[in-house]
Amino acid sequence: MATKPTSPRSATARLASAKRPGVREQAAQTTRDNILRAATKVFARYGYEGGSVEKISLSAKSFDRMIYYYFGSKEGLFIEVLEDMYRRMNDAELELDLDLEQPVESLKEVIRFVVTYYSKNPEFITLLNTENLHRGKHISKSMRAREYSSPAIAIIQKLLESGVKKKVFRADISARNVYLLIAATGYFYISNRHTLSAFLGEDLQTPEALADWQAFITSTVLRTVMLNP
Amino acid sequence: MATKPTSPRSATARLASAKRPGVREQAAQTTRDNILRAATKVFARYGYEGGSVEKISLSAKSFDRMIYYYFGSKEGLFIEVLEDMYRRMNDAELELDLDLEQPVESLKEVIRFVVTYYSKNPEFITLLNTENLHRGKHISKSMRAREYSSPAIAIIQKLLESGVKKKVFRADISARNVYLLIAATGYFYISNRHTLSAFLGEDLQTPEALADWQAFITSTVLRTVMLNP
Amino acid sequence: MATKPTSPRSATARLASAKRPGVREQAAQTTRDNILRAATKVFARYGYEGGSVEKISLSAKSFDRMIYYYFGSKEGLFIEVLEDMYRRMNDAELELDLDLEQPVESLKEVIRFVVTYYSKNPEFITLLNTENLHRGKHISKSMRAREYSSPAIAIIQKLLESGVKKKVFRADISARNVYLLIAATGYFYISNRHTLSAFLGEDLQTPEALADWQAFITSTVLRTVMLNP
Amino acid sequence: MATKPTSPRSATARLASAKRPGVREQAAQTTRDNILRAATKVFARYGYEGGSVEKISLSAKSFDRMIYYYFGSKEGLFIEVLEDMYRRMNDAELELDLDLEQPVESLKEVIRFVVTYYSKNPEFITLLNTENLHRGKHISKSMRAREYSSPAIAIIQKLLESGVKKKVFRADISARNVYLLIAATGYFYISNRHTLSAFLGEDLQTPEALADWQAFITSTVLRTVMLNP
DNA sequence: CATGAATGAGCTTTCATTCAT
DNA sequence: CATGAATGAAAGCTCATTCAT
Repeated sequence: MATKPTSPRSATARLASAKRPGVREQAAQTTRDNILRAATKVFARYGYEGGSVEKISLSAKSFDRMIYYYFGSKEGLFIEVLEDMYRRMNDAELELDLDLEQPVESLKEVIRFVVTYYSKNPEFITLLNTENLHRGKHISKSMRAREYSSPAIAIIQKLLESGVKKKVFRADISARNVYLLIAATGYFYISNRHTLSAFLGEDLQTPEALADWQAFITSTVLRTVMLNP
Repeated sequence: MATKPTSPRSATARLASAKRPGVREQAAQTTRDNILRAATKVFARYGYEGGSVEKISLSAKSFDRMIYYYFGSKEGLFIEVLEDMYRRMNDAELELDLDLEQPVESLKEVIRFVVTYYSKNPEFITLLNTENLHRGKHISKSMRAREYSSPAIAIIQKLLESGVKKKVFRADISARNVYLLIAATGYFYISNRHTLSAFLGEDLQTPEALADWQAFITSTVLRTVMLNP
Repeated sequence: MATKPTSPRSATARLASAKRPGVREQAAQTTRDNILRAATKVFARYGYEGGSVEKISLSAKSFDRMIYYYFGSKEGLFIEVLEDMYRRMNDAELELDLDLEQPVESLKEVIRFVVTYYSKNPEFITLLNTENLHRGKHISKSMRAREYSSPAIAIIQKLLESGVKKKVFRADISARNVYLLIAATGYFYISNRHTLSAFLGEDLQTPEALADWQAFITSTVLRTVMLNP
Repeated sequence: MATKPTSPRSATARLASAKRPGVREQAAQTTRDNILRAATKVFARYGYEGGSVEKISLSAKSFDRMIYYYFGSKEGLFIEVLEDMYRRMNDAELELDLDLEQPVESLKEVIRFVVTYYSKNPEFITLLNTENLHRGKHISKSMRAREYSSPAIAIIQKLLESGVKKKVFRADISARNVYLLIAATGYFYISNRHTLSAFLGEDLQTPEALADWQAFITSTVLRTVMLNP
């Protein structure tokens, strides 16, 4: 009770209420959303320790106090950032419209999607790295994290099965490994772009470089799963 | 700064110097090394911002002041940590004894080395992630970073050439891409082990899981480079 | 402030009012009383600074805002807590049914009452200590504080006079001093129970210890006032 | 190690070192002492919560940071304030030069000492009240607290024994209770002077009022312990 | 060569209170 | 009548760094 809105107020809970939101509630929603968006940017840019509460509240054009009002603590905010990040990735994956009858083309589409998503959402990657630096301790405190288990593996599983039936894919391939292969290659390329660039002496983020890399991993994945690549 | 002693001298350089160190110098050397080792652990564990000067000096059983004495600043210390980390990786790669006459076996050996090295030196990965979070700004200030450009690509290049000559490898494969493929798969698996474990609901660090993953990427790499895999 | 409702009306005053309260008013009354009760507990437990508005509103299962609605400010609430505390002490004293014809027994009864009241209402003591820490600045702002000047001294005065008339008490004894003597011994024992316990290495709050102390001060007071103790 | 001087540096430890203190060390000692003195005043005046770190460091003409440097935390500082307060009380008690052959006069002297000490050191009282508000939780964390168990009870015990032998004191009197009686009356009078003044409508701190009170409790104590008062 | 002392900016968080329905 | 949202000051504490031997 008291000042705090039953601690971290869940967006879901509020949406569930039938009552049409008034001006005040909508303004509050905006404040909350602004903070969440700002926090995503700031944490992605500076990490957890480097992402100060002040940086976030300033960027959200709000006040430090509001972060505690809506999210309870810096950690609570970070957890919601992670949840939101997972949820957006999930939503994007669900929008993939794949034709099971065309497993090869669909697999290529998945690869294209992953490479594009990582390249356009590098904050996804830095947030994940930050969370891994903290040994997953924040996400393990999240109750919603499980809900957002990626549908990607299931999708790939279906594609593989379809390909096997059509005698274009090999039968003994693990969908999880194919998923990890695609994720790893897409992830690493973006995650380490700064040290790799210094290291290789070339810019990895030009459209050509990206296209080249995507082509390479497409060929690699296909050679791994196809009977006659 | 003015009176900095052995400041810009790497451990290698120092060992190479013919002059036998006196007791005084050795004690100083020990303090310096202790700090460097402690800093590596602390930065790897907590990141750059999270790795406070006090945590480091405590872990090194020394004093804050000594860090400034030997490394000038926290940033200077972090740069030396990165350099040291690259140097150690380099040294390890140089110890790989590969038979160019056996390109397939040698390539497997390279994969085995990478997976093992990452798995046994996860601090290598968190330090690199930290540096990438900072967009490579520290390593770009290092003068020695270039010296330690990994010999891995050159090695793979030779293996690929040998394999092509022996008609076991395809001709149009980029050594850089093969290197990135190996690095990416090895790196991602370790780097994201905490979020992946939460995500997949399984422990990725058991010997069996690691062996399985190594087998998978070995097969993937070989299918990518071999003529008749 | 402007719209403050039942603001400066004590519980007693309200109960005395003939008009039956409606449901609305009763609900409001409940909220107000809940806050007052919660505030008494919280201020007694944590002091004035330590007793935050949030702690109180949470404990009252109400909202911060309600404290300002009913009491104007934290200080206003604290003043009402003090007034309420004095009033309750007064009410309890007035319930003492003493026989002036039996001055010795009655004096013993007064002592018993004081020791029991302090021991059962330690919050009375911590609130008084808190107010004394603030040099009485809150109670001096209260308009009702004077109304509640303890009847105890007057009672003791009557007992002493009766005892003198009956030739059992000495004639030159100050009722004020006897009151202070009783209050001091009862108060100190409870007020300092934590530091005394640490100090003396024994629990002062066991029934035996309390009874022993009460016996001692009874004997002390009687020896002070009686002609032939 | 690191910056902190092996956490809260004990004054004793430093004094134990044979080495004559240099200018630096002496300056440090001064800083530490200034903080301790300032903290005693501030905590006594504003309580624990009300006594902010900034108030203390300002009053000590030092910096917030120094409090953490020397005392580890606000709580650590408060504990040392309590210890110091007990120690000073102890030292003062030890300076009492009592003649066991004159038990009545000596007991009067003890009462005079207590009343005077409390009246001249009201901070002793507010600090104790503050600590009792916190249920003795700080003093129970102190390792030195036990060392300072007041010699007062032992002194009174000896006086009582001497008086019994000389047939002026009653035999069945508990030294502890006499001590508590003297402490309670002296303490209460000072501790509650603000609320009592408002209550009784007179100033309790005039020399006359104090002398009157001291005379009263002297008579009370003597009537309690003497055979023929 | 080493190190205790000092420094001020910055950190996350809590405070009492007011705004706007 | 009631309350969620907003506010800025201040709290305790940690930060990287410099001073002064």
